[in-house]
Amino acid sequence: MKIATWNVNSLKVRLSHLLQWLSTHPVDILCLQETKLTDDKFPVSKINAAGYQVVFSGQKTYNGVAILSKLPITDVVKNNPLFDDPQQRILAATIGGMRIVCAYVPNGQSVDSDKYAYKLSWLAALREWLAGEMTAHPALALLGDYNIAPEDRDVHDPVEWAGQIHCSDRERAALAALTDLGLQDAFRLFEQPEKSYSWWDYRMLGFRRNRGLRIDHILLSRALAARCTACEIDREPRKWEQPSDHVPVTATLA
DNA sequence: ATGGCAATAGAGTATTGA
Repeated sequence: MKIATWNVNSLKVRLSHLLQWLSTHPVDILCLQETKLTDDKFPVSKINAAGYQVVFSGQKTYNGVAILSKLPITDVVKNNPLFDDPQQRILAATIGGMRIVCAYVPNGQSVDSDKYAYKLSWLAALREWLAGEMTAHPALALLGDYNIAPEDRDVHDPVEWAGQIHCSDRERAALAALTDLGLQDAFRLFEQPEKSYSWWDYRMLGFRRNRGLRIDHILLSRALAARCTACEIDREPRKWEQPSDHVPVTATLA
């Protein structure tokens, strides 16, 4: 069983990349973020034709999440019931006996921004809701674009990024509050190459110079972490023509 | 210090992303 997450930065633009990637990486479950599509424009038939069922929650221009699955999808919840939010950033579903939560955490823009306060309150509400979800569903995975680099080793230049958005203490504390629930970063369960990132700026040859951040994560409850045998970042799609600035992260479960 | 690149909306350029 393979579960994955990918911020596609517009599914309209990236549908061909998605289908190409799935043809060579036929994961069982894939969480998407930043689909940037209203639900009436979601490419259901093309995804079905690729062998996947799909649920989605989108809006115009911004945000939007989806879950693709080879197995039946049940008990779908859109958004955090504890947090009134017009932005479509959360989708939860039960698949194969697991609770799968797809999340697109707010960017935050900068630490002195209103969007930063929104990010922190959004994350606090996520934790509160997840605590209950984990009680109801011991086998839970939280996959998505967290817009937080957990540690300095997840940042290409920790000095340049110190205290900045994605790396600030309060963001890292909010992420630690999630792991305190018993969720574990699947990527760090294993030996990994140094300078492993999941996002690179489009500007200034960011990818070629490997000026990246690891901000896309798969967090697993104890029950799932015990089953996890691998977790990897696939940099390849970042080399394709007109790529997303993020790449997929995949965890393998026994 | 600023913009650098990309996507979107919408017809200039502004907003957001990270």
